[in-house]
Amino acid sequence: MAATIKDVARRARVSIASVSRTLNNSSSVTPDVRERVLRAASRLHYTPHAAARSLISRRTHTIGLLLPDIHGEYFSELIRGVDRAARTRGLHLLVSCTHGNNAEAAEALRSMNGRVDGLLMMSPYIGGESLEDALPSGLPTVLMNTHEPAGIGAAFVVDDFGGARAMTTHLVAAGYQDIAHIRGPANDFQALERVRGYRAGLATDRVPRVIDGDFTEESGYLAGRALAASDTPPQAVFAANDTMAIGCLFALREAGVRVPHDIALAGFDDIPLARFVSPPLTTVRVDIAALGRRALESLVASIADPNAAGRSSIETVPVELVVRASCGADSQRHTPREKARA
Amino acid sequence: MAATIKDVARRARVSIASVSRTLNNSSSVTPDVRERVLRAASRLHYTPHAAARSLISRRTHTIGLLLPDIHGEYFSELIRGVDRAARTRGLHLLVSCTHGNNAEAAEALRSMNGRVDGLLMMSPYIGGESLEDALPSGLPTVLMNTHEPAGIGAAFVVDDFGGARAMTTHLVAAGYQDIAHIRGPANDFQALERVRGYRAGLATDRVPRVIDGDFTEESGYLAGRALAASDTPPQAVFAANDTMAIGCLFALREAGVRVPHDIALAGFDDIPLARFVSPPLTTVRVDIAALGRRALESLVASIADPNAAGRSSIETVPVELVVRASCGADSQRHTPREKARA
DNA sequence: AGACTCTGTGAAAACGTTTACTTGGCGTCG
DNA sequence: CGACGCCAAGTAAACGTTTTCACAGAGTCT
Repeated sequence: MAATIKDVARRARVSIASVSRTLNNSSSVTPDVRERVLRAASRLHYTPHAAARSLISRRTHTIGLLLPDIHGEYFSELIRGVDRAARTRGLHLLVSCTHGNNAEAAEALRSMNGRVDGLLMMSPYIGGESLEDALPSGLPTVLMNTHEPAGIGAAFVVDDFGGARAMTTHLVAAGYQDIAHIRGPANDFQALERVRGYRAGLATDRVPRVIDGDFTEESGYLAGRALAASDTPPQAVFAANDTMAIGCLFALREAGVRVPHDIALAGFDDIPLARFVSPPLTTVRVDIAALGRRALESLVASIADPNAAGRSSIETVPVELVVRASCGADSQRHTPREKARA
Repeated sequence: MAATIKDVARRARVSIASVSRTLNNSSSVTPDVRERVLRAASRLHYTPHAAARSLISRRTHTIGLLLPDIHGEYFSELIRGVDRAARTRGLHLLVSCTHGNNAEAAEALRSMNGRVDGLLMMSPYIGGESLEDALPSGLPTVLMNTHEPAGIGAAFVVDDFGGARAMTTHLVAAGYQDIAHIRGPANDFQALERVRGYRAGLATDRVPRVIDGDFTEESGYLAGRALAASDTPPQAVFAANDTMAIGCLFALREAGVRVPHDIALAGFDDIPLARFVSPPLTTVRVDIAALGRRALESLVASIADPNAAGRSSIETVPVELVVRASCGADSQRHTPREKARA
C-alpha cells in the first residue's frame, strides 16, 4: 500500500498542508519543518497520487497523442519527436490510435476527458462527421496533417503540396515529359495535397496521368505492373510515398524495365529504406520528428495561455528534395536529355 | 467548462448516485430514471472525469509502457502490438522513454505512480542499480527482454539465444567453418544472449570470433571493413542485428567482396529493410508485436489477480529463421559445399 | 391485516490532494 | 507598553466520482 500525504504528515509531526507546501515549494516553511517532511517522505517512499493531485489542480501533466495508426518508421519518429519535447517539459504522453476510424477516434477522445491537458492529433482522413463535435470543448488541441478548417486550434501540416510540386518540377527539368503519379487513398488529406502538387508541377501542356494507390507496397506493385504493361509507358513515375515507389520498383524490375534507364522513379517521405534500395530512391524528405516537436511546443503554449493569439493558425513544415539515382538525375547519365545528346 | 455528474443529476432531477449507477450499470434503476439520466448526459455531453473516478476506484485503466528509446520499426511494432491488445480491453497507454538511462527510468517510474494500473517495461540494460528499488512496490509489472531476476513480476524475453544458435547452426550446416559474429553492446542483455547463442551453435572445434559492435549501422560498417581487410577473412559473418548486417554489407561491397559468394552474411530481427537489400538478408524473424501483445495480456492478468500464480515466470517468445540469398544457402549455388562439389 | 422481504433511490462518506482561510506568536513601530 | 502586521503552521473546504448505508414504498406470505 503506497504511502499518502497523511502518513508523511503523521511521521513528520506536521499537518498535511505543511507537507504539501514543502513538497511543492509553494510557500515558505521553516527549515526545521522542511527537514522533517523531506526525511519522512523519503523514508516512506512517498510519491503524490497523480489522480488526486490532478483532480484538484485541474492539471494532469499529460498530453494525448492521437494517431491514425502506429505503423512503421513514420510514426515512431513522430512519437519520438513528441516524446522528447514533452519530456523536457515534464509532460507525459497518452498514446492512442484511431485506426482511421472516425467512431473510434471519437471514442478515444471521449475517454481522454480529464486525462489530458491537451490533445495532439493527426487525422489525415477526410469525410465522416467533423471532429469538432467529438472534441471535448475547451481542450487545447493541435492538429497535424489535417484538412479541417482551423476553427479547432493550431495546426501543423507537412508541405505535401510544395514537396510534390518540387519533385514534379525536378522531373520535368530533368527532361521527362510523360510523368505518371501513383496517388494515395482518396480520403487522405496528404494524398490529395500530393496529387495537387504533382498537377501544379507538370508543364502546362501535359495531361496529368494519375493511377490509384493506397500507400501500401502492394498497390505500388500493382500500379507498376500496369504501367510496365501499358502501350504507352510513362518516362517517369512519381509515387505519393516511398512504400509505393518501392512496390513499383519491384514490379518494374520484374517486368524487365530498367530504373532509371527506361523509367525514372521517385517517392515521397524518405523512409530509411529509400537509401538502400537499388537504385537508391529519389524522394522528398520530411522531418517528421520536427513536426511532432513543433506541434507539441505549440500545444504547450496554448495550454499555458488558452486565449493566445495564433489560435487557429496553420503552420507548414518544410520538406526537402532528395535526389538519388532512381530518377536518373543525380549523375550525368540516364536522363532523356543526356541520352538525346549522346 | 465540462459538465459534471452534478449537472447531469440536476437536469435529470435525480441524485448523483442514480446517475452513477445508470452510467455504470452497477445496479438496476427504473427505466424512467435511466431514460432521464441518459438524455441529460447526452444533452450535456457529459463524460466522467477520469481523475476523480480513478481516485476513488483505484483504477486508472491506463498502463505504463516504458521503453529504452523509440526508434525505428522495432518500437513502433512493439507499441502497435501493445496498443491493439490494450485497446480491446479499454486500456490506455502511457508511453515513456528511459533513453537507456537508469536515472531517467527511475524518474519516469516515480512519476507514473497513481497514473497507471500496471507497468510494461523493456529494459535490456545491464548494470547500474537494480530496478527493484525504483519500482513502486505493489505495482504489477511485466518486463520485456530483461536479464533481471524475475522477482519483480512476469517477464517475456525474445528467444535471442535460440535464434542465434539456430542461425549459427544453419551457417555451419551450409558448410561455413569460419564464422565471425558482430556483437551488440556489452551492457545489452539481448546482445549477450545472441553472442551466447552464436557460441553454442558453432562446431565445438571452432574458435569463436567476436567483433565489437553497438547495434548501429556504422559499427557494422566498421566491422565489415575490418573483416574485409583481414588477412584471414571469415567465410561467413553473423551480425547481431540487421542494421549492423546492412552496414557490414555496404563495407564488404565497397571492398569488392561479393556476398554471399566470397563471404556469406546474416543478421537478426528481420527488419523490413532486410528483404530489400541486395542480396536479401538471411535473418531471424522476431514477432515483436506478439511480444507486446503477450506481455500486455500477462500484465492484465496480474492486475486482475495480483496474487496469481506464475508471478515471476519467464516466458520465451519464439523466433524464426528466415533464409534468404545473403547466406548463400537459399539456392543451390554459392555455398562452399556446392562450390567444392562443382 | 400485519410483518417481512425486496427494490429503487437519496444522503453522505471516502479517495488524496491543494489552497483559502484562520490562528497564534513574535517583532516592530508609534 | 500596547496595537498592528507579518509569518508559519494548522483547519477545513473543495475537486468529481463511487459506494455504503439508510430509508421508503410496494409486494408477498402467513
